[in-house]
Amino acid sequence: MNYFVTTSIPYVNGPPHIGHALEFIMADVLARAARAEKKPVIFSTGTDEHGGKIADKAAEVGKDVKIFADEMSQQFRGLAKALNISNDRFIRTTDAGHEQRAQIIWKNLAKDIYKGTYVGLYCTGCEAFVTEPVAKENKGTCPHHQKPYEKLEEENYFFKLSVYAPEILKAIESGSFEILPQSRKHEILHVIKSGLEDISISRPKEKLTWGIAVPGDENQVMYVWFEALMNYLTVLGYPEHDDYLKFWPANVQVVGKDILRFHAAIWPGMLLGLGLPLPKKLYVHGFITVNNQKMSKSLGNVIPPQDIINAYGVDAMRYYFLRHIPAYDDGDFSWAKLHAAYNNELANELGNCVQRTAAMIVSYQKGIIGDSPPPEHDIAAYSEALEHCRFDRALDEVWDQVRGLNQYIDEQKPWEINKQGDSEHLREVLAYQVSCLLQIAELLAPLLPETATKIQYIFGEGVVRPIEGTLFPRKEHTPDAANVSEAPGK
RNA sequence: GGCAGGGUAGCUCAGUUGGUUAGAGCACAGGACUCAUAAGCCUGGGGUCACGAGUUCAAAUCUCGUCCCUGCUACCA
Repeated sequence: MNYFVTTSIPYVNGPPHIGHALEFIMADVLARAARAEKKPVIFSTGTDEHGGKIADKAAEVGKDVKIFADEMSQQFRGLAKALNISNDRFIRTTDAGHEQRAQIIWKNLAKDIYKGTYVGLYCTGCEAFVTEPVAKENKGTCPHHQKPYEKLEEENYFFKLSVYAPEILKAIESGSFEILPQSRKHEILHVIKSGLEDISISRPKEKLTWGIAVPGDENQVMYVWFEALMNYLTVLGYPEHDDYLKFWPANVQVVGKDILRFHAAIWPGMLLGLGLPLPKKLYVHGFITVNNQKMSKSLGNVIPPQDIINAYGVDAMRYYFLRHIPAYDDGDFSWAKLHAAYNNELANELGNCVQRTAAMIVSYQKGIIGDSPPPEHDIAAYSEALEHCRFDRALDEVWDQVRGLNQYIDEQKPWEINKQGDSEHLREVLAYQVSCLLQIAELLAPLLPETATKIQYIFGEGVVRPIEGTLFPRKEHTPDAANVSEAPGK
């Protein structure tokens, strides 16, 4: 019954971009949908703040690390707020509670932790070692960071991930640990079948001070990834808090495709080491391109989420990201596409439908809405879509209803019924329109909460209550931001 | 190289176990209407379903081959 949903926690090495926004929005839909079913929900997000890269970044801008992390974290908190994200928790890996509990987790994993020497090629950008073949293929330079790999030999603690490979495999294959979409499931199964090696989970303190101390060893700090994953437990108050006892395992964990391995191999291994059940579902979303180009600073096409919200509003942004970014695939954003979706679908189809219905009731019936039996639309496809995190399909289903309602209005022609003076029939038709809109609002609530609330406000009390302006006023031109963002960057 | 998934209307895609003239949205063209945010509704044009062969009464759908695209993974015995 209890429902626990998480996003991955963004690494605070740069400001939020639309990829972060996508993940926040998707997880938010799941949380809101669960609350709508009257389930007790904990929805957590937060920020991942340790590691050498953050320390370097802070040094670069001449700030104290903690202050830098504070500021960055604040930006993500701000993004969640701006997107109308309903998270119950916002955990930071620099929270005292997380740090303490992470050490408890480490101790509880002690039987699977041993000390060893790691020799390998390391990229400070990725904060990861790479295998020899990969390094060779990249000609000794990390393609992501344009930095040469450094040969490192160091004492590390290791986690016996290899021991758990068979059990992880079984959980994924059987579906007790479900991975969506299926293509990602196949992908990770392939990785696991080809063998999981034990992983290095600490770094010598002399090289890295910005991290959580390894219990009982002054000279080592936890590797940032290993520790960051623990947030899903520490946020609930593992090991003793009531929330932890009631809400673990997570119902859904939402992550991006780049961190599949961490969440579908390493994380399950850690949980098995702790003797805990695995999450029920891992939903893996794709990436967003801008005008079919990869987002990058050098191309100058990075779009701050706030720009979109400022230009079109929160729900328009949520709408585009949920419906026009495929839930099981990569997607593309452009101001032109957003503009078209906004005008055609939000303003013309939905907004205008609300408007014409309200206007007729006001002018024909002094705003009084009659009674109507609820519409008998089959919402199974909608529910199933949400169950499978197919947010795009879910909105398709809602829009079928919006279109259907517009057709109904044109077939019934309430304006003619009004002229004929059949007030009883008119009342029935208009009341039915309202029940349809209220159902649409209900379905929309997890996806576009603000819009749903407005529709419910207008029609929910038996009398049409006007709102200021219209739901989605048409926009004639794309905003200035469009020109800026679509200009070739330098 | 291996594994996986794709290549369907100008664009984005849907097409269940092979079965009637291959669908939707956007874009485009035309029409009837007027309650509404010059919105909505109706109609229409447009596809050798990547290519070649095969199985079948029948293939977008199954088999084999070829060419492209994407993702993961790998040259260690």
